[in-house]
Amino acid sequence: MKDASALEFALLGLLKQRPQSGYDLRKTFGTTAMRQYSDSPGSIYPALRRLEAKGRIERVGPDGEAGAGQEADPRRKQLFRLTAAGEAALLAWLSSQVTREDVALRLAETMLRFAFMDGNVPRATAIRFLDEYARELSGYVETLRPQWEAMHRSSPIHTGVLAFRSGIEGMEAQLDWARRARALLAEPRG
Amino acid sequence: MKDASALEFALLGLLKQRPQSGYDLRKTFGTTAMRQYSDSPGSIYPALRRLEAKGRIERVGPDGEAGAGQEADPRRKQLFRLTAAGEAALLAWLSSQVTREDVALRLAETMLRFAFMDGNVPRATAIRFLDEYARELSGYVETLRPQWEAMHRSSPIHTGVLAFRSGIEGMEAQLDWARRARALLAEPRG
DNA sequence: TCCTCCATGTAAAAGGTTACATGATTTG
DNA sequence: CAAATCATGTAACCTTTTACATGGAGGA
Repeated sequence: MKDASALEFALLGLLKQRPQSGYDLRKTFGTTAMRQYSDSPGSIYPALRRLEAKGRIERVGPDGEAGAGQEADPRRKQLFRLTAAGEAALLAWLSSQVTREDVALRLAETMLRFAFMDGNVPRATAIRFLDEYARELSGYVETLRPQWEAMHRSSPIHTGVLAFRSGIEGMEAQLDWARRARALLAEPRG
Repeated sequence: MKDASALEFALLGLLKQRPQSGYDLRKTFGTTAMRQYSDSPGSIYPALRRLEAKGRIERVGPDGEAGAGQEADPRRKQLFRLTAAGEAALLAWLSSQVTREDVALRLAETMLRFAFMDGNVPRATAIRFLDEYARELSGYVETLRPQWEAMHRSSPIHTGVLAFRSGIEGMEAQLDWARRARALLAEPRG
């Protein structure tokens, strides 16, 4: 059983940057490149409550303090921030290995993990991520290539073969990116 | 409300190629490049029943005929095939326009649609797909590029910027692929 | 005989989508 | 003042995931 859904990790990553309300988070999902996550209240508010129940985030009053005795009027901006356990969960996620499954069917989520590394894990971890990412992508592409060649021999320009090719080229582009990104990160004066 | 889930369309596409059992379909999902779809019985058998309830597929006896009066022993290979309504639904899906959402958050599913076109829609439809695919990708990338430039100016080699770049480069690779694929399909002696 | 694979299913739980509901505040 | 936006939530529904269950067939 999974530790948390992709959405929950995305919320942890955003809340690590700064305490925010559910509404702020929804706006981020709706207006930025994180469109992959729904900005519907029916997904975000329940996810926040799950994270709260797991002890990974906590509510802070609108004015920035979690003081007792100040039950601010409901329906006014309710901020959340990470707890220590939440930070630990985020770090564990950021530091986890890149698997074949990650590159084969969760590329966007895996990239989000990389995006959240800044300021949260040492640069060496980001470099290791890129190495693993390239290794898994490369291994996966090598399993696909012979399949593509067999298809291509039997019917070179049919849409099935072309679609297959598109997937392979997408991964090659990622491989290329990963190598350049690694070089940038490894630069002494990065 | 959607017409059918992505899994249901994938099943229609596979069953169009030839009548198959649930088990056959599971093997396809588990062993080929269609790994994006789960091969768990808990997803496929219910999906088949949903399609049957919608009148898009029907059962045929193990020996190939749907004759009445031959209640073959249960627990023996049960084949499904498309009905006329099922073919119509598949064709409608294959012929539908490529939207911004399709390229922004459902690339794999959109490619699958293209892959299933062979033998089911005229070549002109596949070419139109590629034109729309390129148009939407290109439009989407143009909205992302200024965001990337702003990020890049403030912190050129941090992981967030690099991850953003990876998404852009992935789409550029798809654009490139789409143009080459279109040229191949449009060739007189394709 | 035992184990693996074939083949089909069900049950429970989790998660996300869509739609609805409510009220405050800001903007025109 | 009206409308849009801020802000939080609930309810119903659908799909998927995970786990369990069953029994036949074929090979070691």
